[in-house]
Amino acid sequence: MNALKVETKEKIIEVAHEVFLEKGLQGARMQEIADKAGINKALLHYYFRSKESLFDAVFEKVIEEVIPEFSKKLQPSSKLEEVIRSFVEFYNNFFQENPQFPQFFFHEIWQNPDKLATFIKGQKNIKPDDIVNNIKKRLPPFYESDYLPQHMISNVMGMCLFPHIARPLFQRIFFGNDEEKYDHFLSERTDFLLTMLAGIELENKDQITDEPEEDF
Amino acid sequence: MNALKVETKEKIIEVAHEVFLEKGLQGARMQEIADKAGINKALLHYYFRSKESLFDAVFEKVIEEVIPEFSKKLQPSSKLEEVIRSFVEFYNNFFQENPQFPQFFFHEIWQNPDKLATFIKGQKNIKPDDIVNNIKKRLPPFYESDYLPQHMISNVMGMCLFPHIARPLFQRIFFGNDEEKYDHFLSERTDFLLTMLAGIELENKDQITDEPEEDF
DNA sequence: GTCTATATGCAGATAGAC
DNA sequence: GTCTATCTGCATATAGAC
Repeated sequence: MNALKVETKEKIIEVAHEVFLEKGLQGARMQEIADKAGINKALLHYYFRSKESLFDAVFEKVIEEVIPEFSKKLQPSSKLEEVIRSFVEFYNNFFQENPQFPQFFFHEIWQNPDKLATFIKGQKNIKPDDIVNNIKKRLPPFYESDYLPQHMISNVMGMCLFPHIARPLFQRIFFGNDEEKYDHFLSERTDFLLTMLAGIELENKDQITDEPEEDF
Repeated sequence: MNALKVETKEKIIEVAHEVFLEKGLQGARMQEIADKAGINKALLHYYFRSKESLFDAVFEKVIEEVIPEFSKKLQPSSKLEEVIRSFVEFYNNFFQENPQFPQFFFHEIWQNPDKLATFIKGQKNIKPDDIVNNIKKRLPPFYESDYLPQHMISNVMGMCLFPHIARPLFQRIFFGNDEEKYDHFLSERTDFLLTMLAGIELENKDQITDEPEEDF
């Protein structure tokens, strides 16, 4: 039956996603994936010739889920505050629901950057130049104009990313390894970031209207 | 000769460090380590019973190099600007000299958080409570007091970390995969961050009547 | 499509000579 | 301490029956 085939294949991808995210390409075992999918290794190889082809299927799906957010939310019409809000909300939320994602993703793209490149090229609606130009136009004055707009993306992404990817360390050092406290810390962080970033923007907006900068 | 023994062992740790950082515990091969050290696998096992014991030796050394900076620079006497400057300069510089470090470190601490805990306990001069309290007293007003001071550490660390750990992705999307341009981006980032952070602090200092420089 | 059984290769680890 | 040669186990992958 066709229905059954599809179900099995999707079940495989689902559990493979889980196992690969936890262990990585090298650390994952086909046996474990087969077990969790309720099948055996032979059937696994029936659907996916090799471990790597299975990994690619998972990785491509993951990329499609996350990378497009980079550009989708950076339309020319958006205000800077909206872009930031949108970024922070999406990524903080995503990382909270996929705690293993950051360490998996960054480890794997370092292991095989060229594979990443292939997948990115498949994403037609990413326009890096547009993104950079849009940001450039909307930068608050304290991002001095001779610095690259990419710094700002790094700031926002980095502040979202850090407490998630550093959780095993950070939770132990600063939260007595208390899961619950850390979850609360992560939950309040979206609010904190939006409040803080809005605050900074306000400070600077007032400055512009009152006293013009000598730079321009 | 004792000198020879030490040399071999240190050579092993040196190249193991290199290989583990690039490939991770699971991805690394004892054969490659032996080759790069100019010895064979048997001798490798003579010095280190198992792959994991070799890994531990490397990992412990790495931890000793990086984690103490978390606390060493947060002495009660330091001003907030100095703490931030010190953090940004150290970590940005360290990541630039050890590009593979972030993806290695965060991947491995997720693979084995308990091992991390053991190593951290070996670091006697880490006093998380002191660190948090010291920061709390020095927070500028836009870090509203009902938010945890840990947010601020996450901000500074995250902004330092991101462009390094995300390099394979970021360089491709926003720098046309140009190594040289990206190196320049990273080089100017320390300056950028210090300028930006100082700018924010200044804005807010105007609103403060006097510095939170109580006790000690 | 799904299974049992098996092949193949390789990586970690050991034995033992020098 | 250092080597050559070898063992052992395991993980990926295939053969072939149902």
